[in-house]
Amino acid sequence: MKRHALIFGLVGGTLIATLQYTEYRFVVLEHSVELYGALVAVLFAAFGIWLGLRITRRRETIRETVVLKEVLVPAETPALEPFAPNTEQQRTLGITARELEILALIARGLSNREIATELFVSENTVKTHCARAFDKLGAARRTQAVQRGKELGILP
Amino acid sequence: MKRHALIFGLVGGTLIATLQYTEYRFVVLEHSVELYGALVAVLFAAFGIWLGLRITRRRETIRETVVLKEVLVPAETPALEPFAPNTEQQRTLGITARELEILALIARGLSNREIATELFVSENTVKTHCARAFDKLGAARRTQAVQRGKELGILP
DNA sequence: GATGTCGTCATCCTTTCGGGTGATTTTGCG
DNA sequence: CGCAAAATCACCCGAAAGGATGACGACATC
Repeated sequence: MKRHALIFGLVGGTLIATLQYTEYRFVVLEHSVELYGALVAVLFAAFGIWLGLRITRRRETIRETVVLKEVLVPAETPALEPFAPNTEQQRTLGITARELEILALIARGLSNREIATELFVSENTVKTHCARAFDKLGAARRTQAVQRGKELGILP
Repeated sequence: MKRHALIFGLVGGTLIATLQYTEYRFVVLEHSVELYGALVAVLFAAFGIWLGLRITRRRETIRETVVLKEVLVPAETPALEPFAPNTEQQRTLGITARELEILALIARGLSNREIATELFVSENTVKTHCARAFDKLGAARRTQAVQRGKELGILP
C-alpha cells in the first residue's frame, strides 16, 4: 500500500511541475486557469477512481464451504444455475483463489490482456497465474485448461 | 450508475465555476496556478477514491450475501444428457458441419495441429475453418468461440 | 454452362500464448 | 517479529494462433 502513496505523490508532483512549466506558454490565453482546472480534475478523478478500485479490490479469504453440484438441466437454459464450485478438487490440486479467478475469465473467452485490465494487474502477472494453473491442471493450452476445469467441477 | 455520472458532473461544474469565480481573487498571488492544480487534484482524487469505494462496495455486499451458503445436493451422476445440438442457431449463423466439427474439437482443448491430425487434413485447413467459424460467431479467440458456442447451444 | 457453396491448401504477417527464470512485495499465521 | 505462501512483475524466446488473401476442385442447382 506504500507504493500507492508514492505513485500518488509522483503523479501529483509531475503534474504540478508540468503546470508550472507550461504556465508561461498558455497563461496568456483566456480561461487558461479553467482549462488547467478541468484538466487536472479529469486526470486526478480518473486516477482516484483507479486508485479507489485498486485498493478496495476484493481480498476475501477463502471460505470453507462443502458443496456438491447439481446438474440435470434440460439443455435449454445454459445459465442460471448458481454453480457451486468444487472446492475439494481445487484444494487437492493446489489451485489458489487467484488462479481460479483467472481460469474463470479464460473460460469466458478473455485474452490475457483483457484479464489483466479486468483485474488491474499486469499482463505478465496474468501469464504467471496461467502458467501455474495450467501446470496444476495438466493442461498445455487455455482451451484444455477450461475443459479440465469443467470436468473437475471447479469451473461453471 | 447514472447517478454517479450526475454527481461527477455536478461536482466538476461547481468546481470549475468556483475556479472561474475565485480566479480574480487569487490570480495576483504567486504560484496561484499551482495552488489551483494541487487543490483540484486533491479534491478530485479524493472524489475519485470515494467513487471507487462506492462502486465496489455494492458489488462486495452482494457477493457477501451470496457466498456463505452451504448447498447440499444428492451426489448424482452427471446425467449423461445426450446434448441435442441447436441446429437452428447453427443454420442461422451459417456455420457448416465441418466448422462445427472443428469447434467441438477446439472445445475439447485440442490444438490446431492435433485437430488436423485427427481429421486428416492440413493445419492450414483447420486454421481456415477456425477463422470462418470465429467470424460467424463473432469471436476473436478460440476460448471465446467455445464460450459463444455453448451459449448458443451449438456445443455441448 | 454459369453460379454458388463447401472443403481444401497455401503464403505472409502480426499478435497472442506458453515455458522458463528470477525477483520483489504483500499477506496470513504462528 | 519472522517465516512461508501467495501475488505481483519483468524479461526472453519459441511456438501457437489469428487475419488477410488467393487459389483449386467437387458438387449441387438453376
